[in-house]
Amino acid sequence: MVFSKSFGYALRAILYIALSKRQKENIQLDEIADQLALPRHFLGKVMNKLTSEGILNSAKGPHGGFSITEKTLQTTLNKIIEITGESEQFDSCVLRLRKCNAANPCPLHIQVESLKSQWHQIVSTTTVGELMKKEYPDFIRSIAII
Amino acid sequence: MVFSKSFGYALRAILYIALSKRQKENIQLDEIADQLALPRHFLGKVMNKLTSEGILNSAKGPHGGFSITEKTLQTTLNKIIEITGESEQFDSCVLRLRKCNAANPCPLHIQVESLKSQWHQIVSTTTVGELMKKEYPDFIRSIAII
DNA sequence: GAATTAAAAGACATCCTTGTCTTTTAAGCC
DNA sequence: GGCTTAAAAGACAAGGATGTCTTTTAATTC
Repeated sequence: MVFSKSFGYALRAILYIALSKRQKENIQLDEIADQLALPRHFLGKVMNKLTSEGILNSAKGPHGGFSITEKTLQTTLNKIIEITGESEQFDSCVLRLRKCNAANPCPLHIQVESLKSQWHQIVSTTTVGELMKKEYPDFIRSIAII
Repeated sequence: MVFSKSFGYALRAILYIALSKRQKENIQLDEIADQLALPRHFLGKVMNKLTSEGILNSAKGPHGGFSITEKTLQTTLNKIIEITGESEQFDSCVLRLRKCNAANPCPLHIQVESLKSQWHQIVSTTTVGELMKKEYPDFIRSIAII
């Protein structure tokens, strides 16, 4: 029950940019990597995927950087999971048995059934915008401190 | 929310041996790997760990193989998780932020709080013995069919 | 004790995630 | 137009989980 590093980087970077919007439009990769203590180049690739999916905008040149789009706040966790490349099959068995289902349950099927649907519910309904509904100073600290 | 392959192999192998106890005492690696369609040598290493932890017995030579111990049925999923080497920090943050806690929550802390405790409850209380309380023919199929 | 059998152990090989470095592209600034 | 800046892109490296193969060890059987 832990997200991939790529997912964590993506979500935290998105939140950082969204929160910084008040001060300035474009946030540069260096600042994000620096403030969130993330590997710069690796983060760059994650950011590329996010921009190509329209979750973020990017601008080159002086005063360039990344900014939020009209889609950013409506983005669900599930969308970010897809983009950061975890196939994360929700229909899949915890034991990775492809033939596992309610009619042909694996030994753990019943035990985790409810949990999986709750998980699915959370990631498919929670949006970036919702996550931001907090008091600000603490919030930005919460994504910056490892 | 998917276990590692090692964990799945371990659990299925343990169940296979426990279920086969009726016919014979020792079950050989080849039979397990064959019946459950698992990579033989890789499974061997997983089995080594299980025997060295006392979850299973092993016997060399003709008619050797693996058998259950007095501990087998009382083994919890959590124990198998530990043995198969997932650090799987339950106290850890889904975003991998070490400083995340109730007083200093990450953006997803509240959303996943209940889920994590349910998960912890399941893996720390569910035992191999409990998983076996099913009708037999279907059960053995459920761990054998990928 | 010799042959056989099966687990144990160790050396590699593969794949995917994660991470670093360098080059390229394009935008703004003078 | 030339310089600077910053993202984009690509090659490459490190690491862990997974998988294969071969050799070693030890027990049973005769």
